[in-house]
Amino acid sequence: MAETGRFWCVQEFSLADALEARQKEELDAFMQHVRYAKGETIYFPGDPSDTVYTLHHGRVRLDYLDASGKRLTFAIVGPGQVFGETALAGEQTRRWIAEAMEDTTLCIVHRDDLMRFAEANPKFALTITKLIGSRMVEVENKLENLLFRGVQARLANTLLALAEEHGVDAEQGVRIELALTHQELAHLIGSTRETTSATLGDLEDEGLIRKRRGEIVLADMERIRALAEA
Amino acid sequence: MAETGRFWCVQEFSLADALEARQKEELDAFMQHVRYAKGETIYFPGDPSDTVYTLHHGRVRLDYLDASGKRLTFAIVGPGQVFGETALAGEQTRRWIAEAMEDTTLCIVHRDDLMRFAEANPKFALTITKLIGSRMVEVENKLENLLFRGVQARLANTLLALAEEHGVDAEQGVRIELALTHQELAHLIGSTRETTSATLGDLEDEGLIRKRRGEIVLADMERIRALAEA
DNA sequence: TCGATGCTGTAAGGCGGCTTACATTGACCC
DNA sequence: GGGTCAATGTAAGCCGCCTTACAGCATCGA
Repeated sequence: MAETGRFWCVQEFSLADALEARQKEELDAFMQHVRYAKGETIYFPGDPSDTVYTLHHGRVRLDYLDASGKRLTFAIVGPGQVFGETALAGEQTRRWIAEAMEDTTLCIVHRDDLMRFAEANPKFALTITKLIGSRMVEVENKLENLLFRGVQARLANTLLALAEEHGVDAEQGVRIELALTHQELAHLIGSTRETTSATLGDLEDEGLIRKRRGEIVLADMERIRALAEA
Repeated sequence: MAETGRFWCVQEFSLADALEARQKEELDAFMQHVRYAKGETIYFPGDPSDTVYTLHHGRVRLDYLDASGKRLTFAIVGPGQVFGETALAGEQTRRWIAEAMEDTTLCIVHRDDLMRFAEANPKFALTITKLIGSRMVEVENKLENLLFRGVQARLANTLLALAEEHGVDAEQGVRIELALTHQELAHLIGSTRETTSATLGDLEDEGLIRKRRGEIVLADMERIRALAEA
């Protein structure tokens, strides 16, 4: 359980930083380790929002879903990140689906246990607020992109974001180290598989990217950034 | 200053409930009253996010804005409601514009003052978290509507929401007590004035609504609700 | 009362992206 | 190595909504 600190690390800040060592141990007692196989659903829209998760191994996709099966992926959660935290902000039932993209292990904490800590520890409560805030920024970005930009710009935007988080320097460009199908990419930009494939093809023709199965290399960051603005 | 309690009332809960009487008085000392004339801007996107507002009189519109002038109104704030609270969730600069729809008076509190209270008062901190959460729900609703529904459904949805908040029983239906131009409605549903006018016309032809300048009466709630689902 | 101005109605035309429909290609497994 | 299945390439057609363009209408101030 020595890795707890890592579990709670979320981008630029850590939930655990706000806790005293004794409290961290106490919290560990409440945490429950669980495994999910690739493709399994961790929660559905409509499920009660009473748990918070920290990802250990694997990757989890958070999607808005509608009745007809259309979906928008608004976050891909990696090891060390938290999800389900909206349960702490008054959410009664889940609004989106959480799905394991790979075999995954994670820790579950019950909302009430965390709330008890938060009530005793204002700094912790404020950290939760910031966590919710950072999730809100993600949703806001999706909203603005959908509203103000076309498929090309959204795709360029998403590629840049993926490069930011999963990019490694490659020969002449940045390679995205995260195998995504065009379908998954389409869900990320709120479009269809066909349109996404075609648009990727256009970008390749223009020399902005190079691609193979399960691999995309951003060759011309400048022009991709320019596209993302338009 | 006897109305402070009312200032802090936000829908189903109140920020002030989490404070002791003495703290409320102390907070009042930090609050600054300001007036804005109709049409004035309270903050722009890019402004530093270091203040929180409580509305006294009037009405304030919160809009996402893009370079070309397109906009999406995602909330209309009325008396007693709070806005700008994302400053408490780690937001550095404003993401949207806040504009007075009418002559408006409001109270300004500096983020740091509120944060000091929150650090001393976990219950207050958690109330802030819930406030952010309820704002997030609004943004999520807009996102889902834009993504999954067409203009008709979004319009129906918005009319229902307006009726919920500003509706009064009228002869054969619910009248929306909030004069909105078609342009303003268009911004609420993320569409254009022309399309919105036309769609309203369609709804009237179908007998779902009746309308006049600055007035809309929902005549057939059942069928409007059905439309909102599609 | 009469303009001026902003709001509303309406319609034609165009375009972006979704739908539908296949062909092709690669990956994996026997 | 061949068969199977998922992933990808590609194109035609269509549909919803935006754009553009006016014409009628209310409201308010002079």
